[in-house]
Amino acid sequence: MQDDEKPELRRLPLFREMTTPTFDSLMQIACSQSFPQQVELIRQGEYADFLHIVIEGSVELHASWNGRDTVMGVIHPVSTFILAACVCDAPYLMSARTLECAKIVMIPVADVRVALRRDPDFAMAAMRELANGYRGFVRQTRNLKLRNSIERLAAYILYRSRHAGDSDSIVLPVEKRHLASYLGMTPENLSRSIKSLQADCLTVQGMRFTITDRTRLMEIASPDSLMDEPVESPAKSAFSRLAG
Amino acid sequence: MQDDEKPELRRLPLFREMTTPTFDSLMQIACSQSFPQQVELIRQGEYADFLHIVIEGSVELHASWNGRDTVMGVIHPVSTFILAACVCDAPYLMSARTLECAKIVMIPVADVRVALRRDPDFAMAAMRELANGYRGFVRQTRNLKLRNSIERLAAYILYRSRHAGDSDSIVLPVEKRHLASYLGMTPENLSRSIKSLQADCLTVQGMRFTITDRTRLMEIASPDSLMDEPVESPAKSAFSRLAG
DNA sequence: CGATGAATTGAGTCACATCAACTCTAGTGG
DNA sequence: CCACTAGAGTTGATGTGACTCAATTCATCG
Repeated sequence: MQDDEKPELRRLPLFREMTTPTFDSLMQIACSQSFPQQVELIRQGEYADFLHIVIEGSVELHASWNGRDTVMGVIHPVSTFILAACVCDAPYLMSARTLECAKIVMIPVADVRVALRRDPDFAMAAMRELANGYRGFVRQTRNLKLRNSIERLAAYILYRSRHAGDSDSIVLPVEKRHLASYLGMTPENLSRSIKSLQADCLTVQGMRFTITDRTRLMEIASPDSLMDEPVESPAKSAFSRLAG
Repeated sequence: MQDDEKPELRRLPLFREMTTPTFDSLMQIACSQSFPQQVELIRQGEYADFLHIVIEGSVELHASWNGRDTVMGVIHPVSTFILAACVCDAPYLMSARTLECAKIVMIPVADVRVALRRDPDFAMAAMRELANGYRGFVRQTRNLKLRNSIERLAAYILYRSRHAGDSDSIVLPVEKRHLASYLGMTPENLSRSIKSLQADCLTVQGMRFTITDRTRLMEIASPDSLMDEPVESPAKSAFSRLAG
């Protein structure tokens, strides 16, 4: 665990309000590790051993069942994941793999739990983190059940635009087939959906999308504060913020 | 707030571990109220004013957007809901309405927050509650994205069966059109899906379903501990446990 | 440059939605 | 006790969004 990484972690909502002794004790035990791309960090069904924090690179959460697989979300720096499994001492409901090379800080769950019990402010922060994660998945469920695939794509593009400071030009943070899976469609269908938006309100060059008619795009997506993830700090997550 | 309701509340995971003074102070402020059926208890977009606890009857959580509406879950006694909105001090992401006559205990959010700050054990319990709620929605997202509609129905029937102590005979706790919406399909399609299961492994008389070939039903649903809600205490919730 | 995997495109199919008609059931009032 | 009614549930016909499969193009990299 390098000293220069600590201030960054300290700034995380989860660690911001905890006492310095608790933070320091966690940092003493924490270790950071670099992983190459496409490495399975955690496997669904296994028990939580470490709380993970992404420092660099990005990590994809996905779930599989009966030979099918779907992307549940992507974690970008600096964010924690699988907090819920740590708190519940229960098996992971999702797998996680690195998309690019990633530096991950890991804190043993036992120590996290001790810190939670000792430091009420940390417990409060964890509570808020989980509440936000909960709300994130409520949003995702709304999105899946209420919007069709083109509407979801349009909403995603607007989300990325807000993320880039309301710029009309965005660059996809992940491959299209991953985005397709996240949005609950096949790569072929995403391709067709993009094409149909190109006729309307979008120009596309590879991973770069440029919004040419924002009004039209908003007509399609009907952005809604109860469904679309708010953008807290600029340029952080690819899909959505997921706490647990 | 009647005295005979308190022990029941005290037994809830959320209130079980808190100190007696904290519990008593909350109970002093709490008020219970009876509502007729089909009453809108909370509306999505409004800010949390009270933490709600269902004592009797059942409450449906639903979300609407652009004229479409979908059932997100149903709360049965004795459970809390909208904890997440209380914790975050943010607008509700879902609406709630009574399905039948219902008795609801309401605690002002301000008092809940004071109690959270004062009583670390309560904060820990709230954290666990939210973590469980988070995991519930992860499960729901998995279910929606990985299973098709017949598989979801089959899994739901098996879930209800487990809930009834692994009985082969279950009775739907809600109307079919609500179930259809919860499962992410139209009433017509639910009807057809039920029919196709009747050919295989089910007999149906109104709201009563009897499993005639459990092996076949399990083949269809492929029950999975990472997707299907565990049944904690017998006969409690209709769809799934939702914390926030 | 080939080679590999991603992205796109088109054709055919399937799952699911829509619309409309009909049945069934429960509740109401004569 | 029996029409009558209203709403849930079912059924069938039809339409459409989305998936599958196969072929092709495109991008990236050794």
